[in-house]
Amino acid sequence: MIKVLNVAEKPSVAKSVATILSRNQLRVRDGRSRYNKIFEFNYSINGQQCHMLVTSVTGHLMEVEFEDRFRKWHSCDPADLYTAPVRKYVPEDKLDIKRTLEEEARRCHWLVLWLDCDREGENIAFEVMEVCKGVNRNLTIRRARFSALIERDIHEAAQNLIAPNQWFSDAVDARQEIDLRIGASFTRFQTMLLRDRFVIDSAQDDRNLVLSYGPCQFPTLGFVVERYWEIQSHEPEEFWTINCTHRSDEGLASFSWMRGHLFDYTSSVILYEMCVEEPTATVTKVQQQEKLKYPPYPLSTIELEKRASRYFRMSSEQTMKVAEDLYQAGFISYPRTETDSFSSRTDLHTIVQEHQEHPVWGSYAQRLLDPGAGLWRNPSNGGHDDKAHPPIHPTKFSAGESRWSQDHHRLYELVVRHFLACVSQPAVGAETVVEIDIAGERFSASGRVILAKNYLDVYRFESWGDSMIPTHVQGQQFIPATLTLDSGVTRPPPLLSEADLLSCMDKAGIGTDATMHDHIKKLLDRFYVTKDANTRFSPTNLGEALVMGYDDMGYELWKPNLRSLMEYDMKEVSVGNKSKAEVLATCLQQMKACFLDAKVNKVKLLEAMAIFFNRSDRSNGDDSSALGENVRPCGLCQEANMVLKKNRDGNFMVGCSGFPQCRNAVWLPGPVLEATITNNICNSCTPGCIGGCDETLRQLIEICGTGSRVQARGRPPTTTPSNGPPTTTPSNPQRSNSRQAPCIYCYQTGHASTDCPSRISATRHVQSHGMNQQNGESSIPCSTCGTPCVLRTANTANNRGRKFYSCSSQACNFFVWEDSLNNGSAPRSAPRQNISSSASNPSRRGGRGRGVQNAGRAGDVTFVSATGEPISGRRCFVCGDPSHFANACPSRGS
DNA sequence: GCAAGGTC
Repeated sequence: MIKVLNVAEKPSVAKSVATILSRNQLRVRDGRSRYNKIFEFNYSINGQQCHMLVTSVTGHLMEVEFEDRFRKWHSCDPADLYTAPVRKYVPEDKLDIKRTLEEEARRCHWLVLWLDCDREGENIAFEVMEVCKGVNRNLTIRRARFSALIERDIHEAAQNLIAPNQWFSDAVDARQEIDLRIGASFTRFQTMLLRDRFVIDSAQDDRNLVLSYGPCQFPTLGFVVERYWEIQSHEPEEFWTINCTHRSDEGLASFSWMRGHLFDYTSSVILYEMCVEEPTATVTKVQQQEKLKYPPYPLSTIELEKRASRYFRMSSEQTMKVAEDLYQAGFISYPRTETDSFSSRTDLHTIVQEHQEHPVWGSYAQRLLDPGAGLWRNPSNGGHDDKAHPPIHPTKFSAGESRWSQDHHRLYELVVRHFLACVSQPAVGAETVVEIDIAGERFSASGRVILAKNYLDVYRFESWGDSMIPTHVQGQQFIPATLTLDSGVTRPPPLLSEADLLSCMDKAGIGTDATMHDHIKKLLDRFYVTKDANTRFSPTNLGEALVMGYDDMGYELWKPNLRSLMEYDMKEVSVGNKSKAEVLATCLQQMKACFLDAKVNKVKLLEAMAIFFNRSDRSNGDDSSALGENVRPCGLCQEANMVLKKNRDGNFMVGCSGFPQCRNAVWLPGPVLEATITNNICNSCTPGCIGGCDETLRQLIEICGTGSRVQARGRPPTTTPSNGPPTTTPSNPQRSNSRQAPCIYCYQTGHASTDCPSRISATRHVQSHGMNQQNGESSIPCSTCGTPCVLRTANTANNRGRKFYSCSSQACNFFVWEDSLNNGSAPRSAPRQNISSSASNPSRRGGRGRGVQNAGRAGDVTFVSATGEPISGRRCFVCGDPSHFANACPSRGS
């Protein structure tokens, strides 16, 4: 009888394969590794009787590493790591598996490889082959190709064995080698360059800090930094929108402007005024239609991580840890899968049946199985299939185990509810959209009534709002209860959440479903990013400085393109279009050139780090001689010295070495080519004067202003010193005078918001357009701002001669028709309710404005209504001064 | 001390 050694990628697969092939008639014995059992049984392959031994590895059996003489960090120039010999070897913790394979292979005739059918699996197959052939050269080697652990697939695979695919394996070899060489060279380079030169305060012991670089971790960091920069450089922009409401017996309907919003105030006011003049609304369209909200696709790893993060704020790392636990205990299926569609052969009903007894969702499971309820629906297909694992689904019923943590309970519940949702009908709603026309401007309001919740009954994590809208009929006319011109300001997008970050990585092909959470954790472990309570990521100074340094070199080493290109090449290798050697040669040659260039431009990294960190006295750097010279004691914190530095743009600054606790700094104008410290002390001022008595420099500062710190990327200092204003030095007179709150309209200082020239002209335009001011008396106080109102007469077409009160403040557009105040019975063409504008009245906007989501100019922008006050917490992104916005930053003049 | 990819 032929003895066949079968090897699977993991113990669970070995067990499944053995169980299926033996029809559960098998013997089990231990191997040398406690996890990797050996199953024995007889089986016929193509009519040939075989004695089968089925065992497993645990993923890769081998690792790739540099030869010993290159392993010590100081053993060679990191550039040598692009050519240093590497070897594949079985690490210590896999030696017992290797011995099992060797012992069994010696006694076998055939080796059949049951590794996962992807590139990594193929590579592991070649590792197994190498070990087995090492002890038995006469082995006949075959590959089993299967896509699911079900009877038909496994038997088919066993009867149709094929040859291993060298190209697939080669692609992984190339990836491994490239990752190692790039990762090790850049990690050693940047760690040895930066760690000892700076006091990196994030690390408790920065002597042991490793500043790692990796082709997956850096693009992941890049996503975080890029979003952060986007937020920092966002300049709030005011916009205007017209809203109106209609009150009827059934309630209030809120209509929003179908133009969305305009950024031009004058245009908005003109359109608004047209509406005010002819406020009769005509219903132009009433549309009712059924809307469906579909259940999610079957659960893949990334979706599991994203949803656990969104619903429970669990980190992706914790999610995978708990999922692995549940999987090991048999409660859920294999948790590392890209597949989001169920095979038609999966018995979905049986899985639902198991949950009928559950105290919480059991009744829902019963309804699902009741054909009369009509709740069942075959799950939709998400379009991904890794050909190895089904979507994550419950495999064993549990009403909760006593040893489970809260996270175990939550995750199991998510998996079960998600599964039940997948086999349920979509929620059904009836949506009503009403459109109206006021003076040619169109507005719409919508409402929704949920007719059947269906899957939402079990998937408590999702909701679908119910909102009633009073009945309207086409052609109906009404006078709005309110018609307002509201304003808001654009807001930057939020920081990336963990779910966002996973989506970015998924989209760019960074990492795999099984490793993405590792890359995120690595960024946290390396102190490159922090995560707040809302699972949103910010770069640390360290993370930002590293990205900034490479960005300044002009390299996109922190962007996902590099990985994408590598992936493309790997694909070419795996289909035989390119050879492993060819891809390795070109890729490593390019990366080495890039590395050597980075070494030449290391000053960019040093400069970026110098923005955020103090120099360390451990430094023996060769590039610091021109930097860090003491000028004088810092007059602000009186603790540290002011030192002469050069920033990353090549500009000089004299900054407090107590940074970031103290941010005292003088920025010398860009045209200054050289700055040195001399022993000369001028006669006209006290020691410590910087440039104030140097007439040439004084004029330069007048002409050019002072440079900003990181103006291009818009990174503000993160804190302002507690013991004084950010920076008030003789060289920056504009900044020292800018403590007055800026105008909320133009963000300039020098005038109050109520006196903003831009508003005055806009208001005047409105007045001249439609209304004549009378020399009326101030008879009532403005209900908005309290300023006395003036009685005026309208001379517009529809309201000529009609009187209204309007606020005498030019910054407040409140007005009210006189006749509407008297008895509430308005003339025929007049509105029944007050119609007032709040456009230029800051104090009213808070109560009027509507939050508008995702309607901004640039991508993922959120708008909210303005409060009328300068937005608290917002500060100039250029210099960090809260007294003005970026548009008015004195430094921008240069 | 370094990467990323498998896995218990």
